[in-house]
Amino acid sequence: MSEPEDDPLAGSTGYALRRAAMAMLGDLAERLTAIDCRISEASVLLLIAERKDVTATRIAHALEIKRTNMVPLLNRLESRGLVKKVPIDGKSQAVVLTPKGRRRGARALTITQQFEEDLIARIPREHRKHLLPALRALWL
Amino acid sequence: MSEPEDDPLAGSTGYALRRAAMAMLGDLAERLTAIDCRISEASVLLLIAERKDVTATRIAHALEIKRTNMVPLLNRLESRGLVKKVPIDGKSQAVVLTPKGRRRGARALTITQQFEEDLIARIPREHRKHLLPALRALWL
DNA sequence: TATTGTTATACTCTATAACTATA
DNA sequence: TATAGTTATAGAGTATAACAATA
Repeated sequence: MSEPEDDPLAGSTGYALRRAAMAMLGDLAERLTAIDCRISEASVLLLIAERKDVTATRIAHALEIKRTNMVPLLNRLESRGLVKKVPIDGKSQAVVLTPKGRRRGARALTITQQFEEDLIARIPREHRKHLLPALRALWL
Repeated sequence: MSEPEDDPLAGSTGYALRRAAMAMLGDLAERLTAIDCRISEASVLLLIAERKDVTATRIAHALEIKRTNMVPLLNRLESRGLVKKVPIDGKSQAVVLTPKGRRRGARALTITQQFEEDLIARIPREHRKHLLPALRALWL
């Protein structure tokens, strides 16, 4: 598409970070259309598959999504029969996978693992092991 | 905020890439409020400062923004007196900085250079030189 | 009083389709 | 016919304020 030398911002790490993230998210989003899931939806399926009695608030915290934005997200998953809400007490409710949700979550895992593998394969070998720790230093 | 061991996605490079980019963009956006600019607006100021006779289409291509989305972006810059449009021929028009736009662009450059410096300083020294080439391999 | 879940709302970024005018 | 600019519109993510019900 755009040649690097055409772009005075190409030498910027911040700019490269944004571009790489955008390209990566576009690729992943496209792969997830195979299971009719958005990235945020697949993230929830993967997250609650490994946990028990997870409330919407805990999911929101783990994925750094605002509590308020969990509502339409979970409603979409619930209306498609992928998750259901189970009361914990009068105030809290656990979000749990339905059998259909577990199958969908398993497919999401397959897709994201292949995606991750392909992503890493694109990184030149000598830089490969440095990327994750560098990114985590920027994020945490 | 969120502890890594709380998060089963923390081992994923794709996930870390998204999180790092989000954190970085949030930081930069906040710094740019000092000159009342969005990231996309500052990018345009920086881009056209170094070029002559740049059309909206060329800016869109260089920044990988859809042509159609340049319209409100440039309108905002124009209504604040930072850029103006100069006809090239009956069909094309150059987007050029006004004197006020040049001053704003200079401040944008100062902010983004300091930002870049701070960003790189956060990366552990042994990973530092690997980040940019790794990101560019993912993006290009 | 603090927390959980919710509604309403708005802003930003991104995206497609379709139109006008000019090269 | 292809390109430059534009309009209208929609989807997705993110954000704040405010409220009800419960711990």
